[in-house]
Amino acid sequence: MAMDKTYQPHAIEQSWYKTWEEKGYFAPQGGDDSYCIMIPPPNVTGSLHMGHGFNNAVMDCMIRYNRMQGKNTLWQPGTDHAGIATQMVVERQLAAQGIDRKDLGREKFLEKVWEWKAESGGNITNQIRRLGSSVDWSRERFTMDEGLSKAVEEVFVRLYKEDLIYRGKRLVNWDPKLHTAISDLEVENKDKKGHMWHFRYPLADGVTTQDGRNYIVVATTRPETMLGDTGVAVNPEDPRYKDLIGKFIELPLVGRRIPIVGDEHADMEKGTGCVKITPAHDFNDYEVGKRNKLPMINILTFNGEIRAAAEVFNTNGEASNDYSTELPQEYAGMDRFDARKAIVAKFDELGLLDEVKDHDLTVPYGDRGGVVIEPMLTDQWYVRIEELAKPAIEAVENGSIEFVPKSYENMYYSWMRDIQDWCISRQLWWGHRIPAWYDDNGNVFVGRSEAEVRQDNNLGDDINLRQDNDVLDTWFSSALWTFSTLGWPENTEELKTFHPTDVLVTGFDIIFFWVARMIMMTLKFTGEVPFKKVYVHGLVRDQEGQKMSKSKGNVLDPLDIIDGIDLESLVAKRTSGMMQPQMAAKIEKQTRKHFPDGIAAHGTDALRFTFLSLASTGRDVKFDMSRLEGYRNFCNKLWNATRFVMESIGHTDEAPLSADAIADLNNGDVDLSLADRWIISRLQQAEKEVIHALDDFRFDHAAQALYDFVWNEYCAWYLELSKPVLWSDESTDAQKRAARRTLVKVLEATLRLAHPMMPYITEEIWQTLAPIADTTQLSQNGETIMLAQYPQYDESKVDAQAETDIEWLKGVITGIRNIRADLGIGPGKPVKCLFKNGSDDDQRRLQANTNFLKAMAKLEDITWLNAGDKAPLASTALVGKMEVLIPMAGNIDAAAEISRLEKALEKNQKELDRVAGKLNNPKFTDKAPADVIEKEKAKLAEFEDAAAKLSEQLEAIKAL
RNA sequence: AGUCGCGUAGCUCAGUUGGUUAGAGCACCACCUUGACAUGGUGGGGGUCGCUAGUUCGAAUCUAGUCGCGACUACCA
Repeated sequence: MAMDKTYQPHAIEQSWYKTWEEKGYFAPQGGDDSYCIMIPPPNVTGSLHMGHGFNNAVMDCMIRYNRMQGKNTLWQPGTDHAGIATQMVVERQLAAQGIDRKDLGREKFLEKVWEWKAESGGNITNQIRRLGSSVDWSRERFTMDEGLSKAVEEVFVRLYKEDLIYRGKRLVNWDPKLHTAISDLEVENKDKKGHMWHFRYPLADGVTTQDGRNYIVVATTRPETMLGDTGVAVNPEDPRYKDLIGKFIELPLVGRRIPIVGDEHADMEKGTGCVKITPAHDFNDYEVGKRNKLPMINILTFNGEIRAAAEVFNTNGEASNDYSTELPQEYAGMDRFDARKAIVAKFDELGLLDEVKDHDLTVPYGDRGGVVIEPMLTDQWYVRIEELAKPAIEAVENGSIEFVPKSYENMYYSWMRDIQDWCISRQLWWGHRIPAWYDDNGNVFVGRSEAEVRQDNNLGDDINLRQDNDVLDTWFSSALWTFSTLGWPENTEELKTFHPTDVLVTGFDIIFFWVARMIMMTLKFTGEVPFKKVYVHGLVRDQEGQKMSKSKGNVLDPLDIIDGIDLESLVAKRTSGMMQPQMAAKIEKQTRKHFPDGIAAHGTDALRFTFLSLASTGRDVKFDMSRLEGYRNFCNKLWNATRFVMESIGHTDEAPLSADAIADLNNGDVDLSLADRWIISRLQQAEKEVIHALDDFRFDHAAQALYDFVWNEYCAWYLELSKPVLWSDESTDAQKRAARRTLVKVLEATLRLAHPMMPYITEEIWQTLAPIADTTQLSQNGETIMLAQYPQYDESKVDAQAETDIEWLKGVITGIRNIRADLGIGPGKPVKCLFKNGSDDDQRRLQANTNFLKAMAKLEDITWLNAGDKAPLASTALVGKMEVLIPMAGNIDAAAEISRLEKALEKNQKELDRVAGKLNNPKFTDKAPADVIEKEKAKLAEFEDAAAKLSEQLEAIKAL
């Protein structure tokens, strides 16, 4: 291993990944306990964003951690076909060549989609590799694979046979741009400013209202739908209008005669109290229509344009002659929003526009197409969900599935307990085609294949059958992900071994879309939960807290953070292929502001460590470039610590340590120093903390504990403390060997501890270090850190004495450094030092650490003062009760020392007052537990002692 | 409107069952190129823990209210 002065991630990452993959380290390795995570399948034709990066960092950390603990570990990758999104992309590509999907035909179009999948599919898998994710590529799955498609058919057929899937003409959320129904989850409600139009509807047959008007006024936010009105509702209790129930309206523009009905939906307090009813274009009206047996009139095409002729249905959704299909021709073919303007104008012209008010309203948009959703009367397939939801709720209630953090369980319950039937058909071509066939009479047959359908229903070849044109919602197949990918409906070995899986790692935004549906489907078909735990993480946001999205132009490709990207390329990347090209200028400006110098290369480990350190329980993960930089530096720190260790044991690439030298290092006599015992003890603590944090899904704590240990203990103190031993001629061989062995062994264990979080750098270093540390036996073959044993906390190596002694040492050194800084004595200048008022313990510590102290505080001389010994005039630091004195020989600034002492005294006094106040309060001394009172008393004594010593010192100097 | 979450240093975030002198990283200031690392070292400044009440001997932590932000659900004639 050639060791550059700084860590160069790009030099090692890809080759290590290749090695791991080729050697098959990612595949399950056997063992009694299994551990399995299924990757949330990303869109096969998409590309990974920061959210995926985060997600992968967490999953890989858990997988590597469990693998190193010897579990039979499977992390299974895969992608989904993302019906709407993928079809849209391919349609747009074709449109660019002037080709329309419909001209191409279904078969040809699907060929194009498969081609595109083949072309872009490698993108995601490449990204996953670059993130270092140790997924088992041999088991990669795709939702449209043959096996999974079989599972989808099987599930559909079984649900249908149990009457849990049905087909019906109902009002659905229709996307007029994408020409498909979508589920209510795919609807995004946005607040908009709009208007409320008040229309006069003339009463028929000469009827008048109580106050003598020959019309009533209805209010609407969607005037164009009036063409489909089949009634007006008033509240049956409403004194103003109840007499009108049963009377009729002469619908303007259309001349349709429609009834006034009484329905509690009409709120006397709201609007005018009269509500126009358009059952075919409004979810509430649909219900009102059903209750009052009003016909349904569809006036819109699937494009959202006004039809030339309406479609009239009775209340059961059957075609009917209740009304004429005639519509005013002037609106035919007009877009719904243009028609709105035209119709309002017409009402105005006719003197029927009563009033227009500004109105805030929530408008439904399709989350993919981005256009306003239209409630539309269509035939669709539904899953009857209530029966499936019940056991799924219980599984969480009884703890079979646990959400982490727990608070997400409430979110889950609130949705599950008020769940609506799931519209699963989509008017697309790309997806799992619905396994239903129709004969010429419109009878429907469901089965695994046409042949099966014919056989089961005794349908001869003379009977014409055609398959349903629609496909299933992508989430329908995703819902089967955990078990369909393991071979279900066969009862495979994999299924037996790895199902239920252990953890699902996902963002809260798809709890309803995916998590809940997986739980329902998996319980139904396997009788098992899909996973035991759901780790829910926040959404990755940009530095301004905005959700990252292509349309906002603030997305980041994790690879650009790993490899770096220059500003121009980043701008180009963000502004290309946009749905709304007019945003480009804004995005460019924003990008130039946030990344004036582009993005530097940071390496995978730094990126992963950043994600993990941000993985707390919050709902947002604001990605912070400066933290990323900090963790890149952390990698460099680890790298350079290794350089120091290598140098100190005399190992280089050119002249590696000989086998004899290694044997000597590991087996020769050692005389452990206090520092050696201390760092070994601290390592145990670090291991304990990291393991505890990982078991608890607190990746931020795990990262913090590791960072702290490596930087603030191993590097900042232990490495420094090893230098005097290694560099002194007075050290014995056993002492030097002890330091070297400790340097090596602690670093080696730290690498294993860190590996799940930062796989590359740890592997790179471990390869060289493990043979030297003679710890290859901790790995089954010594070939890779990936399969080495995860460190275990060893209580017997905890050394409390060493820990307190080193704390003392650090206190003395810090005290002296403080004096140096405050008095302007440069760190290079040797000083004398005296110890006053020390206890036996202090003396023992001093004797044991003279070398350390002299080296680290740059002391030329140390003197121990016994009681009664005369101390020179000096600057003082307190370590417990002991005073550390740096004599103020000659030119030292007395004023500086006075101000230093006064400041210290003031600070001390504040604390002293606070504690004294507490102890003087009888309420506290009466009620607080004894140990708390003892603690406070001890503090008080300490502060008082310090006050006395500081004032004494102050007086002495002032007396000069 | 309802439910939930959040509000701690300039920024990004920790803070375990109420008892620490409220922490970390980054940024900032001063000093230092000493034989792992300037992607470094040493020292330092910076917080009345959104606000107000309350419970308690004691509240960043518990309760109620309030303000602000966000998410979700519902309604919107």
